[in-house]
Amino acid sequence: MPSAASQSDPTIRVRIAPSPTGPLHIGTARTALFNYLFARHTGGTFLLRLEDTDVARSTAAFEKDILEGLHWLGITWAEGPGVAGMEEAGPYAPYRQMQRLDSYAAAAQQLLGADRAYRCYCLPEELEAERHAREAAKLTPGYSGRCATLTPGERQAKEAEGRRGAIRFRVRPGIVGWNDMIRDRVEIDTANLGGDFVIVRADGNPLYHFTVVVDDMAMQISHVIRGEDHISNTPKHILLFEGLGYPLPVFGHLPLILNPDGTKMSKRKSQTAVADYIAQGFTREALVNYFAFLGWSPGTEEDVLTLDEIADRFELDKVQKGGARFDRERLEWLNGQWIRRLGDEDLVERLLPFLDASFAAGQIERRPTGDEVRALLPIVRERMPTLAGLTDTVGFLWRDSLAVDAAALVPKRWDAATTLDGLTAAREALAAHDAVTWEADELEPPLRALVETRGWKAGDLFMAVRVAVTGMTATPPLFDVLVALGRERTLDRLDAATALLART
RNA sequence: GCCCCCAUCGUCUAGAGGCCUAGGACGCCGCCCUUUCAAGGCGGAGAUCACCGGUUCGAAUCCGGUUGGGGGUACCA
Repeated sequence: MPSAASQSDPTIRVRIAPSPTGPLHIGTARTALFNYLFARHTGGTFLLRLEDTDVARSTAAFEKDILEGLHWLGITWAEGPGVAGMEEAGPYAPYRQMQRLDSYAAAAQQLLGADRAYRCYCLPEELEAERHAREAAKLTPGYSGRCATLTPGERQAKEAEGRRGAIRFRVRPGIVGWNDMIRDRVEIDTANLGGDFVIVRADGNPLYHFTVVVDDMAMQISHVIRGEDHISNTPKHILLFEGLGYPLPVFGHLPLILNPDGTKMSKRKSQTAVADYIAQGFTREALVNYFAFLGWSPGTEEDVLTLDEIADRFELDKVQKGGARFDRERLEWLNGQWIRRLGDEDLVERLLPFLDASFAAGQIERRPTGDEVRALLPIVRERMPTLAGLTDTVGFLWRDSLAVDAAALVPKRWDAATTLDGLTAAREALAAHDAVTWEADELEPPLRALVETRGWKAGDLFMAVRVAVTGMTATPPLFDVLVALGRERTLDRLDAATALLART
């Protein structure tokens, strides 16, 4: 069986073209992933291009967040900004649209020259009024084509008024269709496109529909794989490819990632920034695994797979057509799966930054060393839904002061007096051990014996001790916790607890 | 409104005419393990395959319609 990318196919070229107008969005990451997987599986090339023509909203910080986020996920591109640590690399540079303005100007001239496009002198207010009028008349909204038939004389007059004019593309009547990789044949009547559309603003800046086509042409993109929200834009793009005299790429429209309520994923209803998931302690493996399975499945019963395994199995025709709701619980489960699969060294490395963050946030008062954390792994690994969860599980180890509640100290079946009695006796039994025999299997028998002679239930005594030394009712196994805490601190905390009980 | 896309357990999905009295996973419930919490093991509830017609010896799978949901309707991307 041939493995993914065993042979390369220079004719397959796909891209992700993010716009740096916001932090890396889950939807962008997923689209990037599917393009990347398609390229890897077919032996094609995956590239990244920045669509930064929305100058007002684009920032360098967002650009950085997007490139770093994709790389963090393990998604790499062969051409574009940030390849192999370089500013930019690839045979079709530049890969930033604001640096490709000449190409758009040339393409616009070509269309103007061939009369496939024309200057439109309508003012925004005029267009606005027109839109309202059409709306009121219950007509399809769209441009009337007022400037489409202007005579040279009329154009000169407009220019003389100082009007710059936007450039509109002439939409030809008829049906535009394509064979979508995911949904087969799609056909749309150009009458529904809203009339001749603007490709270059009056200020000279090219618009998305135009730049995307010019660039995809220039960069020899063979397959355009993007979100379903672009289906209705596709006819415009096809028309432009035609107008520019270029063969069409193959289109494939992926199902959308939906909010839990089934609407298109949005910041208002969901957490959409990849950086937030990273900050909350999700692993790249889980995120990639989860994104891939939103709309795709290997067709087997496997559900925990690495990026390589996914690339191996990835087939675009196994992609679902309907949108998929984002299910955070499933993501958390997958994250747990991956945390359990990570190697010790690797896990420790990934945990350390989260401990730094907890320290900075004041949740812990001391930063543990890597060795300390590694020693804890056997008892915390399966108790962490996320990497950030370590502090929740064993934060008491790195905190000096415990806020223990006297009421919480008393186990359900016990009263305060019994608890005081139990803790005092436990303290005494534990104190009999020195630092050398302070091991889990040494500490447990004496407390079991104590329970036996007093006629208590082990669970009750253990719970009292647990709360006394950790302040919590749910912790890793008690005797492992005592060992991690050390003799000194265990005894001190027991003393503090008995003192607290005695006072009440 | 108009155009387009979609439709299998609550959720993600398997399923490409007979293997389906519809399989897996998350979540949920129960049991086991057990000092708590997890993890793990076992079991369970959960889908008349949106609905109605048609094609066929036979349909979750093909066709049509209906309904529902979603997306798009910019001098945003």
